[in-house]
Amino acid sequence: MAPRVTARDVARLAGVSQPTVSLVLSKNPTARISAETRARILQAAEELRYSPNLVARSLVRSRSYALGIIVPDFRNPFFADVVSSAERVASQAGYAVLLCEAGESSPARYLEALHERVIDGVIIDAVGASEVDSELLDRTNVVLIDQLPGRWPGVATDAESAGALAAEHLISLGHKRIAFIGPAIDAHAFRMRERGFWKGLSANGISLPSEYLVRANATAIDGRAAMRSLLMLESRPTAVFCVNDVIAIGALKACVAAKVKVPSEISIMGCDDIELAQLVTPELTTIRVPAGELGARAARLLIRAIEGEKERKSSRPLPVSLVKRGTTATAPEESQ
Amino acid sequence: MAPRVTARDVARLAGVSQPTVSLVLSKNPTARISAETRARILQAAEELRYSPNLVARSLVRSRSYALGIIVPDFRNPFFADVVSSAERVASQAGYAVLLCEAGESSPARYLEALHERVIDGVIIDAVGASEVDSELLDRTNVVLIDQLPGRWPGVATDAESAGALAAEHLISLGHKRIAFIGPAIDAHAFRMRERGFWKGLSANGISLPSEYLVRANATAIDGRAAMRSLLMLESRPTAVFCVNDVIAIGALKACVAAKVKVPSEISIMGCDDIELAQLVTPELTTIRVPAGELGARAARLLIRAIEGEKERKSSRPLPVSLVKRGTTATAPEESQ
DNA sequence: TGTCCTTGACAATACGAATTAGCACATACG
DNA sequence: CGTATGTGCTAATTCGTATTGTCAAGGACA
Repeated sequence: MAPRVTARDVARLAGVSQPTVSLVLSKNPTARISAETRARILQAAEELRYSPNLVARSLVRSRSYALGIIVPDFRNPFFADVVSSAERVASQAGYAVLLCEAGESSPARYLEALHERVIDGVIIDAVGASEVDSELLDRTNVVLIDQLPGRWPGVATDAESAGALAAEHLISLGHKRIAFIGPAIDAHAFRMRERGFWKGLSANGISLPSEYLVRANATAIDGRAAMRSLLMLESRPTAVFCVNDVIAIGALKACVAAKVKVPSEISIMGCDDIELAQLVTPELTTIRVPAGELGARAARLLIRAIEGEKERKSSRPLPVSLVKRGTTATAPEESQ
Repeated sequence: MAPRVTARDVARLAGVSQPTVSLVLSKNPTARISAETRARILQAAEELRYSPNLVARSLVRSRSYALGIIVPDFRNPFFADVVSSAERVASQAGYAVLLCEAGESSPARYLEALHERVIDGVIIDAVGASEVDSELLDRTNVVLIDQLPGRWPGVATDAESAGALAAEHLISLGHKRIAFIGPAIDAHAFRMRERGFWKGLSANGISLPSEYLVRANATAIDGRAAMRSLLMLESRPTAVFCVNDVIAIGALKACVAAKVKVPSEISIMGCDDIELAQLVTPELTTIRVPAGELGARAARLLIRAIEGEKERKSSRPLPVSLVKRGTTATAPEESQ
């Protein structure tokens, strides 16, 4: 591998000192450099194809121009969307993005690793982010996604409304026997969706008997298993709300396999509106949650905080909306 | 933000010099340090919660313990899988992963940025990686995924066989009028799939008339549009092979919308075997391509190269296999 | 007692850029 | 002619760690 071209090499070629090169190329506005010298340096840099060593710059400035992003599972389309949007914003602003996939374990390990790398900030959309030792969070810029509101700025979706909208939609279709496939893990947004759903039901005098509450991990496989157990109940629900789309699609799959007609025999709703929701048959009725927007906002908020703009508060939760498609319909006639 | 704890702070507390701390904590095996001093330093480090500044270490070692990974689009489940597996391998080996989404444009821009960061190596699974100015590739460790074989080590899938398997499967079911929804972009793996498919057809005396060759971008939306145009032909194909699953799922969607029965009226095949392939109805018949394995191998190969093991050659292509599911069936009786 | 090892630590320096203070030189002014 | 005022650049230093060479102390040995 060819040895790196350094600012000193450029200086030598241009017949100036290294600091002068640095002054010209790092665009320090207070620098007083003659047009002629500047031109000579720029040409030398061009000629040698010089590019600055960001590691050296990071060391002296204590900044890495890099962000971390911690998500539970990158293969979940929702998070892929968050990350993708965040990456776009970050990279346009000149920041690199370090990807961390925490699974369902605590992001603490990754926070430690990111700190060693003198990261400028970190976006955390991972289970249990708000339970992390606050020392870890206080020593860098942090933006939390969909976490319990706390001392740190965050962006969130209106998860409680998401649950409420789902409940209202199913109720408005005349359903009474409504089940919920909820989260197996203790993620804040999931908890809020659950709460909103529960409130929506009880506001309309509908209860959620314990056999109608099933928990599943956020995968299609687990969603399918959960739905199977619901289908085996003596008194089947006529509608099911799943805490996210991936689970809902698994649930839909279970119904298809069991030859239970969706939506005529049973209505299914998800939450997220991942792209896939439109690709299954029938298309999934769901609550749209703007994942991309979430990632982009988090990145913008973080970058503003890094670049010194007075610590901006978390903005209000992003609105969610009902997307009515083909998996919900009016409750079957009477199916005692 | 609290000031960083440095090795010097640890040294002060332990009553030794900074280099001694460095010798102990960076585990240089040639160092001769008394057990007692070592213990004192370790305790001081613990007490101050010291963690080394990797930026400083990178500067002196000219290594960042970080890898880049460049993919076209990580919202595509195939690439999400590649990235996720690569990240797991890298992070277990102590490397951070810088994520780069290049779209369909050249990875050159990202290569430049990664070089400035003194990256240890980069995995490239992006369109046109092998056309990049070789200077850019030569100045760091590179592993290419699914690219034209060349001067750089790479990992690949047996894309030509993938196409051939698809052709054989459809032919074995008695199909004669077989269409292909091919790639709109010039990615090497896609080209090989196309070639294999074409060879498979012609080996069996079947030709691919130009109206049966449609091109689409690698999204479901475009796949749907492509299939719509096929459905409007006077002489419809009885089977369609799509260059990847995402397109195939869009194509399936188009058939469902047009009330064309799959697989009885038309068979559809994809390629990749993304998780989603099992979640659509009917389940997608496809060619399984081990995306996760691809990412993991690339990461391992790269890390070995970085850590000095004699430059290992690219391994042979990963095998692919037919996964028969519900979207293919014997050709309809005779549908002149 | 003096020489030779060995052990254990440290001083000095490098890595590549950024930054601060200050030095020459030129120009302007009284 | 001597003093102020800029201008344009450089010398010196810093960031935090790694690494090389060196040096002092202590023991072994003749």
